[in-house]
Parts: sequence; C-alpha cells; structure tokens
Amino acid sequence: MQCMRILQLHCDYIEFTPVKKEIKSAEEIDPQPKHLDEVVVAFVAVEEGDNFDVAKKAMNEISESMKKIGCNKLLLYPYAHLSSKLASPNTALSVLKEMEMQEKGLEIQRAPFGWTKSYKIQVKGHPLAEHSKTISAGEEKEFTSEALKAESKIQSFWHIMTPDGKMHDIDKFNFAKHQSLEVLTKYEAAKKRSVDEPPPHVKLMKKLAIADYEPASDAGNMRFFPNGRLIKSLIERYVTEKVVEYGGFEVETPIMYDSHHPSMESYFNRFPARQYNVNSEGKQLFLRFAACFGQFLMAKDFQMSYRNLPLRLYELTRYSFRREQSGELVGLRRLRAFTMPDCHAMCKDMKQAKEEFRKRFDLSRQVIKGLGLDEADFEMAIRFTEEFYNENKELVEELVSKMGKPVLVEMWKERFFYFVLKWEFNYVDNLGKASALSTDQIDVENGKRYNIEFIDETNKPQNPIILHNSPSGAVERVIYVLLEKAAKDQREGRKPGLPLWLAPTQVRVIPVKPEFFDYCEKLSDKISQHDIRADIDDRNESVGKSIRDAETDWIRYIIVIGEKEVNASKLSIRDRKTGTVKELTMDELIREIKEETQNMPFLKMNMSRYVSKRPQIMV
RNA sequence: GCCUCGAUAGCUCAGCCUGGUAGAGCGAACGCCUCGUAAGCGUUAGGCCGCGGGAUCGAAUCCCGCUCGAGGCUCCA
Repeated sequence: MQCMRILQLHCDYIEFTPVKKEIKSAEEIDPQPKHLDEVVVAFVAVEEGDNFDVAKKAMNEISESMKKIGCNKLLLYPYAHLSSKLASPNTALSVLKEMEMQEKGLEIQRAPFGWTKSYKIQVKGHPLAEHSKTISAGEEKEFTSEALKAESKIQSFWHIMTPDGKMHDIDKFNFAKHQSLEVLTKYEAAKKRSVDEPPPHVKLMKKLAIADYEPASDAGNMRFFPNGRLIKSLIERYVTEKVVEYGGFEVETPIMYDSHHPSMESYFNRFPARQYNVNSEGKQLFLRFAACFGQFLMAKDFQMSYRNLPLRLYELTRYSFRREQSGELVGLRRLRAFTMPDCHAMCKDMKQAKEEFRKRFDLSRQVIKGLGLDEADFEMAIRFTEEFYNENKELVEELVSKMGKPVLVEMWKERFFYFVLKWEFNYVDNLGKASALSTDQIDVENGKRYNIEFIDETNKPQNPIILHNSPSGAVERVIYVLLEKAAKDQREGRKPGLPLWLAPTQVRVIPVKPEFFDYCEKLSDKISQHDIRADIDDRNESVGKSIRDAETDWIRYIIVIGEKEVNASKLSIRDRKTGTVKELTMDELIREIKEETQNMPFLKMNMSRYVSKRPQIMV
C-alpha cells in the first residue's frame, strides 16, 4: 500500500539554502537562506495515491505529537528520498500545500518544493525528538522507532519463573537468595540504574595493558595492545571452534551497506539514527550494526530445499558498529565498535526451530562456562509474546528448568519486535549494572522481509524461521565481565586473575643473578615447546622487584632460578592461585598447566619473551 | 542530547581556594649493587600547565568562550 512517509525531528535549529532547481516544475521562489530555531522539521515524501485526506490525517498526527513535546513551530520539508514510489510532482506539491493550509494552531512554514537544498540541522536528543510515520488513506499505521518503545502501546508483564515452571509476581517473589536477579529485575522492570562511580574494569584494562581509549578515533573505538589482542584472539577462536562444532558454517560479509538498498529500508523505519554513515562517490553507506543483513542477503541467494535445513551461518564480526550516544559508552562494556559472534539458523518450521533453539541454548551455556563463568555469575531473562507462551509452555519451562534457578520473565501482549521468543544471559557487575552476554531469538519476520526462501516437501516456496544467536555476546564485553569478576575477587580479598588459558604470560622465569640467564632461557624454551606461554625477566633487577612485577601482572606461575635449581631437578614454583611456593619438576608443572587448559585454544606469546625488550605500555 | 567532573612531564597526579622561579611518585637513560619469593641505591633527561580571549605590573592559578575526554542520565535493533 502506498502511504505518505514522514520523518519528524525536533530540532534546536535548521538552516537551509535552496541551491538549484531539481525539476522543471519547481516553485518559483527567491533562493534565500533561511534559519529557524526551536522547530519541528517534518521531512515529507508524498507517495502515489496520497490525497488531501492523507494530508489532513498527517497534520493531525504531527500536531498531536508536537503537543506532546511542547513545540508549535513546524517546518514542512519536501524530501523525496524517503520513498521510491513518489507521487507526481504536481500532486505532491498540492498535497503539501494542503498540509500547510491545515489550521492546527501551529506556526507552519514550508521549504520550497523541487529545489536542491543544502541544509544544516541540529536535532535534539530527547527520546521523542526522532519519529517516523507512514500515513495512508485507509487505516492509520505508525511505525514507532525502538527509541519510542516506552511510549508505545506495547505492554510488558514482568514475572519470575522458578525452575519448576511456576510464574511468580515480581513484587511477591522472595529475592533473599537471588540478589543479582533482584538487581536485574529492578534494572529491567523498574529501570532503576543509579550509580556514581566508574566501573572497576576500566582501570584494570589499562593496568594490564589490554586496551585503552584512542583519542584520535571516535569515542567507543578502543585500541587493543598486544595483551588485549591476544586475549581477544583466544576468545574469538574458542567461540568459533564451538560454533563450528555445533554445525555452523563460517562466512564473511561486508561491513558497509547501501542505505538506499530496498532491503535496508524497513530496518531504517524501525531503528533510525544509530549507525555510522559513510559517504562515498555519491553513495550513502552505513556501517553494519550486526551480521544479520549480511547473512540474510547471502541466504536469499542460496537455493535451498527443506532438506538443507536447518542451515547455520556464522560470522565473527570485527566489527559491528553502533553509534551509541556518547554518554552511554563505558569502558569495554558498551562500545561503538565491537566484535560480535553472530550465528543464524534457518529452520523449516517452528518444530525444527524449537529443536534447534534447545541445541543453541546448550551451546551457549557451554561457551559461557568455558569462558570461566558459572551459573552463579549471570542471570537469565526470557521474553516472549503471550501467544507464543500459551502454545509453547513446555519449551520455556524446559529452558528455565535447565538454568536451575529463577529467571526473569517479560511477556508481551502482542508481538512488537521481529521475534516471538528471546532469552539472554545477563552479567550483573560490581555497580549493579546488567549487561547481556549470550542471547538467542526466534525470528518470524525477517525470512519474509529478506525474501529468503526454501522449497518445502510439497514443492512450495516458504520463508524460514530464523534464529539469531550469539553464544558469548560481544568479545569485548566478555573481557569486561572477566575483569569485573576479577575486581570483585580483589574487593572481597581474593587474588584477582584471568583464566589460565587467557593469561598473556602463563609462566615467568626469574633468574636470581644474571649468570643464570642462559639456564632460564633454555628452561623457558622447553616449556614453550609444550604450547605454554613462558617468558623471562632478564632485567637486572632484584628478585623481590621481579616477583612484585610478575604478581601485579597477574602471572600465575613464577619460577625463580638460582644455584639450587640449576643443580637439582625440582623447580621452585610460586603459584599465584594458592599463594604458596611449591617444588615440582618441569614435567609435573607442564602436566598441571596442560590439564587446566585442555580443550582450550592456544596462541603463542604476543610480545617479546624477554621482559627487558618490552616497551612500557601502561604503568 | 542533558547533567557532573576533568585536561600540568611518557603514565598517575599535587600545585589553583589565597596570582609572584614548574613539583612528586612511577616509568625511561646512565651508573653502582649481584641480590632467594611483592618495590636495593644514586645521577640525568624530560613541560606551549588543552586552545582562544579578558581583567591584572604579573596568570597553571581569577573571569568568559571553545575544544577534547571521562562518568552518570536518557538509551542500547
């Protein structure tokens, strides 16, 4: 159906200058620059079939929403680019004039029609500032942006579900034994999020030379030092291995897309103004905010039969970009450029989708565990439409029961998003901030929207149901969680550390005197041959100083080499985990490390083995 | 976008209120020490005190504007 498209922006100001006539029927006007302050700008595209009725309806809606935001100055700005099915210029102009004529107690101005205009605009930041509408002659239809979710009519009902499948009222549930679930519940349901200190992982990420802000880039684009790159690579490798084991096929898709490609249009209706834009050779490109469209556009070009399903496509996006508002960015928790493992499964029907959904739930739990987190470290939330729940109670209850502890439930009266069921694992950090790690969704909308088709048993084309899963969540966020967890250990008097398989240095060898350098080098060589990251503190420092430095770097095993060790088979090994010095042979040590890191990926040391050769990155 | 805070040596910061020679610790370079499980000692180098303006005999310090950054709020497909 054709309908008028309006993008409505509440602005501090707009300034525009008619540059030249775009079409013959352009209005005859004096091309003077114009400046308006405190104004609502409505970019309007008139489509085929729009009439005066639509004009009236549109003005009703606009004045309605302007009342809400308390602004009565309106600029109607003809804007053809919102539509690919434009009305003829004559019709469009008369519809626009009709809109201008509507008496709504507003101060209405109109930018000239048919001119190329240059303009400068400053849009306000409040939630109601951006708004897009489509208005048709028939029934009223309004796409509300995600930013307006709270304002929209969708209603959420919050509950707690216990592992036995029972639903509890959140006000009556006893949170005594489930404190972080309580935090998550308040965070989500009541939107209570007041904090007045920076999260502790920010200091740690610098101190451990993992990552830092890059002032020459945009906010939320971090730089990762060798240690951070190593940790990221290991996590990426681990997650990828697990997804491939599960049956995912790894692909790679472009990081930028044409904003005017038809497939992107509907996305922009729903989620405006949160992406980075890049202009190149007259094209308006945007940087991807997820791997979804890349994989959907790819799957659309596959010839698929129901026999091929489920088909699992996987990509580790480095990067996905989301231009979050500057004030929302926090250390490694929330970034504008982040690495996201993203796995979609195309399923032939709901039965298969549910089966697949279970597998991925298990996969995600396994991945999270491998990353060093257990059930006590995160809280699950599950969200669904009422209809889906009534038809699939057994699936929801099964997942909650597997989780083995109470879970936050959000239920919607109607489907608003593209999915009918979604769960996520949320980490609740030291300041009571919740952020999502793993997640999976059952998407019943995008198969059709992207025209992805498979041929079913009866030789008919069908759109698949698509699952969206990130088994770990953003890789940077995983690091944030590990550091926050370490900070918690530190605060509660335990020694902080990283999982051994992620430690940039696993074993440090320290000579008592320089004359033992050679011996240390040979020892570290031998240990390294077993895929263990071992280095040598070859600086001419006191033993005390070297040990202190190794401790503050969270190095798990410290071997001090002196007279005694050179002449004996046992090594004296300081184990950070126990805080004691123990005597082990090299083989025993190697065995212990291999056991603790088994089945986890390995990468060689990403820095000089010689501490004296390393630049000082952070103090 | 709004609010708060910040910007001084490579890093972390003091000095600012009450204007008058630019400070410390860490790190770096050099030297001494040759060391047994969390900091050995000394010397040296290193500064457009974010940018622009104002009042003042005189500004890192007071006033105004700007830029950049961080955190919080809103938000997070």
